[in-house]
Amino acid sequence: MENGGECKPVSGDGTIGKACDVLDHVAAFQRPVRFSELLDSSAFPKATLYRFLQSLTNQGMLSYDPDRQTYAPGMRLVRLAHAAWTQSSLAPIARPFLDALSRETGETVHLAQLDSGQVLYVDKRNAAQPIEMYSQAGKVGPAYCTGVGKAMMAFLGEEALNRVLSQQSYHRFTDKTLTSEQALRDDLERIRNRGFAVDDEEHEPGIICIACPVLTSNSRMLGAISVTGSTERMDFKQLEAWVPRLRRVAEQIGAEAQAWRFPETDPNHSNDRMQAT
Amino acid sequence: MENGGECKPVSGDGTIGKACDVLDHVAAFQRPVRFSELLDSSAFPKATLYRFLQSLTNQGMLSYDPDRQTYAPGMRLVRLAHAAWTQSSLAPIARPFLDALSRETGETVHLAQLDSGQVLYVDKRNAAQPIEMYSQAGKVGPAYCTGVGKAMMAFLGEEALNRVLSQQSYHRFTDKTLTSEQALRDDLERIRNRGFAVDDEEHEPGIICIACPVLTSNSRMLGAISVTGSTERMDFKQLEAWVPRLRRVAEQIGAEAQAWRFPETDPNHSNDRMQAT
DNA sequence: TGTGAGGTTCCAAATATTGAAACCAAGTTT
DNA sequence: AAACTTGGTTTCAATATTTGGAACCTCACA
Repeated sequence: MENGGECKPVSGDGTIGKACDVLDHVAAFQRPVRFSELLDSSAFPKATLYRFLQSLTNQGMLSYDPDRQTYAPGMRLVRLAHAAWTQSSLAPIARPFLDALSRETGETVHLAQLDSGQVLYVDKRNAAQPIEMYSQAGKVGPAYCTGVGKAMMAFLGEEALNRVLSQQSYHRFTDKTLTSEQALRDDLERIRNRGFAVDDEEHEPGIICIACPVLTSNSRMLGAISVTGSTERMDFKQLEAWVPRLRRVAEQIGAEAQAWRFPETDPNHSNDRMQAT
Repeated sequence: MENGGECKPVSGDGTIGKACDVLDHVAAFQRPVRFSELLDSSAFPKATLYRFLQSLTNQGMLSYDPDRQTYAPGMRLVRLAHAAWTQSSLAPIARPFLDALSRETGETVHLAQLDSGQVLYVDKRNAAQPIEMYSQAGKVGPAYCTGVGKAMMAFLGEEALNRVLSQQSYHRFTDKTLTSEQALRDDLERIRNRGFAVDDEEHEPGIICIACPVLTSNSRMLGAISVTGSTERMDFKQLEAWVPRLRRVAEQIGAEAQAWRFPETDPNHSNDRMQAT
């Protein structure tokens, strides 16, 4: 893990895009940062960056520590994220299924979604200890070398896939990591055929995993779930025994999500009232 | 719980402030919303709102469901919130203390911070069941009628307090709710003297709680912790027996936070490298 | 085919953003 | 103590963006 700095020149979307860039930029340092540190790794000129930080701080999107003169992501984000997690993540729907899967397998279970080319873990069950909060949910990881990442990419539409592929870094984590777009594309093809992905120590040595995509009935990719094991305690044969179960759970979650998100299978029946009014 | 709409005319901070307003506005509906629903409750004209939604969606701050044509808070917020929670909340520091407190008391324990006049719960221990994830952290509540809220307000500086007081709604939740600024100010005075706050069924009938502020040594208010009980199982006498313990934990958290946030008690000793570089 | 509601796009006027440079405050060096 | 740094904040005119009324789609429905 190197420096958190580095500015993403990509933005667009005018002021809003730039503001989001700044937000990411601050978050990328995994600690409170000084203005000058941000400036060094930013594309924005001094005054501009300064004003962005001001505005974002005013808005509570960043928090400023006057004693240390540092900026960090602000608490307003936590509040907003709560809404995001509740409303537009699969977590609330998937929760009972993850519980069951975790109980049955006794292994670590992940639920992930795709966010700007990265895997975003939205929920997790850890074999031994109870849930760790945000320390897990909200965490991001690479897509090209994780089970959930590949499972999701494999079921992306053409243009979305290209976009995501272009966002991968292909850093070699282990000697099994796929480090070229072509190698990855080949694997995605296999995954598409088999219906599930494997991570054979591609991200961390000793860590293997199987993953299935969560799809709607019209094949829109919503996320993925995975069961992870360590090579010390098990081999792929044992892990793959869970594939049918995993797949079924993924389908159930997909169906639930579908039902929840599109209650109007029947074109009559207005469903504009859910809990409001 | 009424309609989630209602536009906050307050914003400032130019485009960034407006964008944040839109974000809040979407989050306020506690469900995915249609464009027109937002428009109805928004101060922005059609075209303007439309472009904000577009940009925010592009940026992943909102997510758009093309099938239902609805907007909801986006996953990028979850990623950013993870950073916020890790870096600028008290939760990572307070965790072991909350664990201990929860174990000892056997009651529900909260850790909260203040966010734009509201109580934001950043962590929680529930007596019986294990931690519920975002469903708790990130949740907000009123400040004027909760233990943690009052404990925090009581130790705010003059101007900050005025700002926060002006943001309270003074809705009467129970017949014990303090519903005027003056009544609240009086209570805050008492709290300041005693060093802890009580919530005597002011928010929910049957729910009582004690709360202590978390302060730095130079009296900057960082947050508050509380122990909650129900009148069915205990009375105030029993609950208040925990005050000394609660206060000590609050002090410990404050001290830890202090140490963590201001490692340079000694003016020499540059600590600019923590993990970066 | 007509009508209306919900969304999307145009375009000139109004406004906010921009960033070089000046400025200020502290701390360092000579 | 004066002259330099370094880090942060403010100014101000040029410029790019945002703005929002209105026109325009598109699709469901009468």
